[in-house]
Amino acid sequence: MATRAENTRSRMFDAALQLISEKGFSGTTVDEIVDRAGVAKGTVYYHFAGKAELVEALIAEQLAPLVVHFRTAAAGAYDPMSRIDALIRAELEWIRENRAFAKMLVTELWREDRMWRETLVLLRREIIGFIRDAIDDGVKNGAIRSDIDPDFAASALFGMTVTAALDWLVFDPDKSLEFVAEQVLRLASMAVSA
Amino acid sequence: MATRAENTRSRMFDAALQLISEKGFSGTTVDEIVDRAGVAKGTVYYHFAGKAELVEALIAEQLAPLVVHFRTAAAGAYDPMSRIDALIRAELEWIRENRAFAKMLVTELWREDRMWRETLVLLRREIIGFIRDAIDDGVKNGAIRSDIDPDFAASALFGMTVTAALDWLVFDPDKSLEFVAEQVLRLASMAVSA
Amino acid sequence: MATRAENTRSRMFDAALQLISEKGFSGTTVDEIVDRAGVAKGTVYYHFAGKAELVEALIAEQLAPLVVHFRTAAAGAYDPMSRIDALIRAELEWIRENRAFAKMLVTELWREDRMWRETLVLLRREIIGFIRDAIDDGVKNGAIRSDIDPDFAASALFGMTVTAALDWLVFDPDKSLEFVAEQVLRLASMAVSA
Amino acid sequence: MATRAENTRSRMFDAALQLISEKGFSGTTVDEIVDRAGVAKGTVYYHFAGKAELVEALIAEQLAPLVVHFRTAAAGAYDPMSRIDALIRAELEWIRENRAFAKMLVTELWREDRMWRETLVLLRREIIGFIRDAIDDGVKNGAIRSDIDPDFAASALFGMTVTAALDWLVFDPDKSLEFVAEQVLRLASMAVSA
DNA sequence: AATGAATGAGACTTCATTCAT
DNA sequence: TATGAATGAAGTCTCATTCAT
Repeated sequence: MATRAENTRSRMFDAALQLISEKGFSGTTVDEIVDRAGVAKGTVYYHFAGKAELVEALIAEQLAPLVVHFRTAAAGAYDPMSRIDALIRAELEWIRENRAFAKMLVTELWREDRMWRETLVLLRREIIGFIRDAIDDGVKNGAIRSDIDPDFAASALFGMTVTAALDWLVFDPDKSLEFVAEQVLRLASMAVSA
Repeated sequence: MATRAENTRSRMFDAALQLISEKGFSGTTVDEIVDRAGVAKGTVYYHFAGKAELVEALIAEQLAPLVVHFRTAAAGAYDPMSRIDALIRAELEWIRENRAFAKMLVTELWREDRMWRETLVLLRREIIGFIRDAIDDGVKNGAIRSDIDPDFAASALFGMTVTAALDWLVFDPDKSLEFVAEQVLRLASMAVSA
Repeated sequence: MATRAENTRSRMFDAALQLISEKGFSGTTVDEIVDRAGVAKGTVYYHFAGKAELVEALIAEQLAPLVVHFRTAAAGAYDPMSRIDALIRAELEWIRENRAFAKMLVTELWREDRMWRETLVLLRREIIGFIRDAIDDGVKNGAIRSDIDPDFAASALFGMTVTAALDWLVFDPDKSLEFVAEQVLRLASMAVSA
Repeated sequence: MATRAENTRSRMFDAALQLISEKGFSGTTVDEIVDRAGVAKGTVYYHFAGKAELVEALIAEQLAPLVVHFRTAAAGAYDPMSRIDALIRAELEWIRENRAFAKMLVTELWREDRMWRETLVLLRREIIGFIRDAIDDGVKNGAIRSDIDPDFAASALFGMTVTAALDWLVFDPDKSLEFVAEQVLRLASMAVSA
């Protein structure tokens, strides 16, 4: 049951996420957020200590399900290659469903002066960790070539997928997920397979 | 001969680039720029219409040599696979030498409300075009598999290289360019070769 | 009931009017306005889009009663000559009571680059229209000579009254309204009577 | 023979006069003046101590001929009524030929914080003095009614003429000087004649 | 005699935050 | 639980003036 307060919070989250993905954190004003959310200005400060804390809470709330999403994907496939396949597919799906959030992560990840920077870096490490584990396993059982650095390769595959997905959504949104997934997976599997 | 005005301009460019790569465009104030450049506040407005136009000019001036850099790399190798190799190496080198500018490009490319957005998108398209041409040639002479979309693959390889390079510079700056280049090229060439 | 916001608005209006009548629009700073109004700087921008819009609203709000004032004066006298008399008297009274506003109107009316210029021109036309109508009626019933252009004469009488009134208030404020009115009316009535 | 320096000065005078008549003294920038005059910014400060002094010199240079113009008109007619006639005609002619300057005088005359205010007030007094002297003479010889205050009447006639002339030039520039002069003179002479 | 790059005080405006209701 | 008027520090930008050439 969504209480009145929960509804208000989520309206502010939606508005902030949308705006920040378009104009960045500094480029988005509290006035714009409350306008779009349809609440009064004071309401932000009733619920949060400030603008930064609103975004912090927003990130925290969206991140928990993201990690679960990846964990589930990784758990669903035992074979290393199909696990990589599943993880990349999970990444693409999540980006498609959380386009604004994904854009925000990309533009805010490199900023060194944000209070949530640590959180984002840890998140990235955790997700890349899933891929690296799969690569490790693949190297062990001979499915994956051993002349690549697993950590490096995991981060590169993750980055390739993120940029391909954003390119897709921003510049070529008519392509299907199937096409994009197929292309990315083809490149990724060939890149690492023994 | 560097005139006084040209010298002043370039001092402001350097300061702005450095600061914006650290704190973003909105997060950087004109006061900070002029402090670091060692000029008076009015000087920015004597040379440019405003803060945004300063950055616009900065981007326009830095971009010309970048395209030349890629064109040269592409022209130096006839064989498709070595051309891809040369282009990725050129990308890595350029990012290493222009780290601040590269960070700025990544964080500003996805921003929809910037006057220089168009310029950046065109630049990206031009650079990816070099890679795509090489892939096209490779497909024709059989060196590259024909079941990938050349445009998509070019964009994915470019993105993989950018994120790998930034990861390297931000999280692991002690690695050598040689190691990084070798790893990226290994992944890239396997990803596309027939 | 005067709400808090209305009270704040009118404090800013009073301060702006006083200052602008002394130093002109460009010569008056927002800092001076808020100082005299006893509000914070941001308050101007909470209520208005900017300094110019504050003045625009001020003019719009003060102008409505002015037109009513003239309309009432015109309606109070049926005979054309006494209607002209009443209108000129109304003009003098209003200028005496709204000296600051009158000075502002005179110095801003001829300015071609103000957003409220149109408004002022329309106002002037409306007020002169009252006088012209009285002259028209006087010409018809023979009380006023027919060899003058009614529109021209109305504008001339209006202008004569304004300058005489400002001369009075600025250079000779000790004279009584009665003396000034008597002198102006004597000149005006002789100027037009048959 | 106009020296180079004199030519430069007059170019700056023309530009300043034009701009100030449109936008006022504070509303006109030195940049705009030098742009329109086609000289470099420093040139203003080579010739004058500052922006205000430029205008001061401009006023001083234009005012000498103006007083001569009125003196000549007054001297050309011995009869009081025709002297008033000649003075008003002189006023209209001068305004027509020096429209920008006239507008500037009107908008700057009431400003209490200008260094040239004193000069303008004295000028106004001098010109009105010519008219008042004529009225005095007319009262003495019985041509002009004695129940009006000569000073007041002179100032009122002067003001009527200025506003009628500006109305003419700004709102109805197609009318001929002849028509305007005829109308104004008709009103003025009737207003004061015995 | 003239130039134009550079200055810096001060203008207008923005915006995260506070607080009485 | 929510509001919105008010705040003021900090931002962007303007502009008269200076000065080396």
